[in-house]
Amino acid sequence: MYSLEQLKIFVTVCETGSFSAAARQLKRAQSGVSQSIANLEIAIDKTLFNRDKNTPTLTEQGIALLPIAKSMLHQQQNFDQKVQSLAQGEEHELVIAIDESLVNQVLIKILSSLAEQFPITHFELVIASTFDVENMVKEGEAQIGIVYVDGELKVDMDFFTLGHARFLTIASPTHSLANLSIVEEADLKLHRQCVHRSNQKKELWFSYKISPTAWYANTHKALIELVKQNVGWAVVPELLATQYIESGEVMSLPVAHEYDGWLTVVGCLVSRSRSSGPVLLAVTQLLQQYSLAEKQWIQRA
Amino acid sequence: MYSLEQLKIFVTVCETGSFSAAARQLKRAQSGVSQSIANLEIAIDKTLFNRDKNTPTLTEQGIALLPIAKSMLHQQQNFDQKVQSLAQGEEHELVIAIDESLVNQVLIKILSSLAEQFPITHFELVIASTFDVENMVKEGEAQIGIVYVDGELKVDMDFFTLGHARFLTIASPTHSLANLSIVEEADLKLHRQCVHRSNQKKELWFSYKISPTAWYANTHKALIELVKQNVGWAVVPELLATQYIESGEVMSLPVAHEYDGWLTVVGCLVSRSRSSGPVLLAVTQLLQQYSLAEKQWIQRA
DNA sequence: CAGCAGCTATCACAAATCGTGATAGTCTGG
DNA sequence: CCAGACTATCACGATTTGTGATAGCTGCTG
Repeated sequence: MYSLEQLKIFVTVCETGSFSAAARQLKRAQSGVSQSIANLEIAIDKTLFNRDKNTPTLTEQGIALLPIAKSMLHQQQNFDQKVQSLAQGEEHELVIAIDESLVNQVLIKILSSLAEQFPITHFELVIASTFDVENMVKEGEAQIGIVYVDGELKVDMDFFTLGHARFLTIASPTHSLANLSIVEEADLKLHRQCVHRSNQKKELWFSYKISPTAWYANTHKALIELVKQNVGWAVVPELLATQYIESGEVMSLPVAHEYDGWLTVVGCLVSRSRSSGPVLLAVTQLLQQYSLAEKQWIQRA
Repeated sequence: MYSLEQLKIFVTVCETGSFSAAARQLKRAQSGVSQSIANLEIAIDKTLFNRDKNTPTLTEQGIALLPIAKSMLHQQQNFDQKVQSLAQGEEHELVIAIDESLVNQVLIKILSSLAEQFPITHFELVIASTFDVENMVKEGEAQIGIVYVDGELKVDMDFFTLGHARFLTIASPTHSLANLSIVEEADLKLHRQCVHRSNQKKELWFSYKISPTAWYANTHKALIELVKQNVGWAVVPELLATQYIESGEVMSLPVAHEYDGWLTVVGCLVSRSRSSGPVLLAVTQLLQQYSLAEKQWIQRA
């Protein structure tokens, strides 16, 4: 089992260019640095450096592992910073993360009203895919997330429903699928699929890859553009696709058993791992005044 | 200094509900689990669990640190997986990461031509902010990145210029800044700024926060929407803002010494930590045939 | 209420790991 | 060729880790 210290030494050697320089920078004995690298290599059963010259050079394996080692150390810094901030006080920021296909003018207008109500608070809007949003809320990077919901019980988060969104299967009008009066799943599988995939490589539970060939994108907007270029077919939100369907740039396919598309729940996640205060309360109350009804955010009665 | 093993034990206790259950799951002595948690608490000088009852309950501090501990272990899994995949073979995928404000129909049309040329290859388009894109290329998560470039030497990446993009300072027509014939920096500082900030909390080198109050977003599109709602002023790409300026929804401010906005380089980063093959070569050659000229992607002569 | 099962904490001890300083061998540039 | 800088190995002491035994506490059940 390797340690964070070993990773730190590994990265420092790469940054300084030699074991000795790393030792000097870290104020350690050079022999300890040499041993730590050797121990790390033993632990992972991989050679990280060529030592045939006077200064070590990264192996291909070392090159491949360095970014992840750096990433782990970066996360460690996050941990340490969090430890420090726990010893101090509040935070003056509120992070709202929203699925990229749920953001439109109306929603931002709704949220903008918070500016007058809380003039000192720094808000951050993070636009990302549903899985990334959920992960951000789970990890405490965002206090609020607006996402598509898959029915699984949410852990460490509060949840309330905001409405429903419809997803349609679309293709270019010049695509051969566009000539079918009924589109079976077998028809779809004959053609390349444009799949939504989050930064964590997760696919939505109702639009995952079923074709053997695929292109991926992490925004539904990009998917629509790929469909317009006739790269393939895709499942996308009606909220985004409507204008392109009306202009004839794409068309909604009559998929067997899904003539009206796929309806999915839109909800709001509220972090429990971030301290809650009056601002968070106000935001959740504001959101609960609105509902997403297929194509539009509307105010509840 | 805490270890990854201590973090793993911490997370396992939280998941199993007690020190004993964690010990059973991890096939360790309970006393070792107790010691490891105590040692972790000593290392970070924070109490993670209340032990006043029969089973431990997370403290507020424990709750705050758990997500980051999980994240670190997740990264460790990534490291371990990478170690394993180094022992195995190739990959059949190519990831292109693009700054969100540089994506438009034309660029996607350009890239879509790759579908016919490489029908078997899985492409992934990742839309993110410049810093995130750069980080992805640096960490080997993407082979190609299209970003704004700040003039710093790129480490572990190849680079070539694609063109230039202009950034404008905009505000709502009803904003008080819109009445000034010349806008000084001091004027801007009197009002809330809408700042672009990446997922890594990085701000662009020419549009960082100068006002004491700010709202943040990780897409320029969202910034424009905030400006339209008169939340504040923002520095955004002309490529995105032009249509809203022409329709009168926002206006470009005549900032002193920056009448024509800020011109910045757009470039293509190519990862060196991912193996290169014919597909990567074809993509880079395709991109080198095009140039971004302020408002539009055009084909070079 | 008493007994029992399950919980955490502490102790003693052995094993494992870590870090230092000394030393030897190799490489590189002047 | 020589001096300086490099890495590797060794011996050793210090520190950490893990086990098993033990003691004390909590919560449930009859």
